[in-house]
Amino acid sequence: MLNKYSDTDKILVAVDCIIFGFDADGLKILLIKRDFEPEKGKWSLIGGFLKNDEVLDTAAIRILNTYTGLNDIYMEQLYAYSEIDRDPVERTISVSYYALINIENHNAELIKNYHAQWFSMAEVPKLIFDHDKMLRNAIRRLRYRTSIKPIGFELLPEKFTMRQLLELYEAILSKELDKRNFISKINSLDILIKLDEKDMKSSRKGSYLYRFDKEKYEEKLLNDFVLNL
Amino acid sequence: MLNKYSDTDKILVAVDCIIFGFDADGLKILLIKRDFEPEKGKWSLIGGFLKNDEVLDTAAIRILNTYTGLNDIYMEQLYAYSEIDRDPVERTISVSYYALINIENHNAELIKNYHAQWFSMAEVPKLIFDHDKMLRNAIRRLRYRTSIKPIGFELLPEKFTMRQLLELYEAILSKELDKRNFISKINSLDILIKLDEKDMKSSRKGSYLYRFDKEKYEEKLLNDFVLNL
DNA sequence: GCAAAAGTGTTAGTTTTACACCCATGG
DNA sequence: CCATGGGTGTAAAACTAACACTTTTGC
Repeated sequence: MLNKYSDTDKILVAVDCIIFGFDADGLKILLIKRDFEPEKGKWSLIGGFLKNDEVLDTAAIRILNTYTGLNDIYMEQLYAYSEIDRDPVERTISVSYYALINIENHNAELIKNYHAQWFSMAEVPKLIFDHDKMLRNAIRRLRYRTSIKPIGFELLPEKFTMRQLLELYEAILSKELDKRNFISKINSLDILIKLDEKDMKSSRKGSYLYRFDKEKYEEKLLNDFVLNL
Repeated sequence: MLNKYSDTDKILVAVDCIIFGFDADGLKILLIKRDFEPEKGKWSLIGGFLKNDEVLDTAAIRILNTYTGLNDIYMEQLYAYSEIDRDPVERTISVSYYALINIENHNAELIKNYHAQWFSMAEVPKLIFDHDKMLRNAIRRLRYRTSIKPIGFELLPEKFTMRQLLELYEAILSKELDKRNFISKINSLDILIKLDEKDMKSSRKGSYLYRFDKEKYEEKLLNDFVLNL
């Protein structure tokens, strides 16, 4: 082993996850009620500390898994926050990640054990530390990502209707989209498979279910494309 | 002061800067010859360690200033790299920043003292650690940023010709652009002021110099816009 | 007078947007 | 039979991409 760097400060490194989910009520995020001081009882993003023998991506996955039981989730690193007093206990820098999950798939019990709860975007409470800022930036990134990768699908169940997909995009972008234009754009991407099955819950007529074509989807992920909604 | 977090690992945090410059020979980056082990004598991004009482942005500015004498530079945080063995001396995570500077403005002596050197993009040597990856990602981000903010101007002298601007964009995007289409797009942004002055160095006829209109430029920075080149 | 870079518009093709009616079904 | 959401196409407008000739002036 080579000589260590001397005269350099070591710092606590945290990871905070902005976990987006989607269901019939729209876009949500998963928050946790902090059960230790300071700020005990306040709402917080789901986070933890980076271990010395751990890569950031792995830490983010570990933390997400601890609170939701989920693996194999779309996650992306966002930004490192480093204000001196952002955590009043001790100088800590925090790297934010966001994850997209299908609410129906998560382990509801795990979430309950940890006093975690889904909040609609409109009802998000004030968060501890600089977590509000982290969330705002995550939404911005999610909007941007949505326009260049069809990641929105990560938030939907395997089979979904066009209406669900439309509403997901409307929720992410928080603007109304034209139904016909949306459908023809999505179809032009050629990443959906229309099933022979209908969802009869939403209307008397029933609406076709789709799933996405993983192979074609992967291709699109490679070749930067732009989905202009 | 509240109780410290116990049982958590503290880690060295570094900042590495990808410093882009532009001159008549095209787009360049500033590298430094490492004068300590390991990898002594190899080329490296300009970097340093984050201090305990310092914010990442400030550290990036400090490091840039140390090696170039420059202040007041466009910088943007990019990504946190955290592979366990990325630095063989000691476990270190590094947050990358990129900066855009006008080569003519920098303090050439400072750069020489530190054995720093500008490299054309085509001639960048192999870099230490994971700095190659950092550079690749920075170029990608620069391309993207260029398309949504007119940051390219940061790389030019205060007064510049349309040709210089065109060549800058060509260098960043590494593709040829149509002169007429480019000029009309830039003009449609309405952020340039055409001066009464001509640059006579480039041709017998001389070409008009422009500077950009700071106020209108700031507006554009606020309202997300897209420059499709 | 000629070489070298500057400057300037038009057209065809493509993409985006706006917009409204009929369909199928369960109750 | 009717209320509800599902499904479908077209036309105008905006934008993008391709393309070539004239101007100026120092040598």
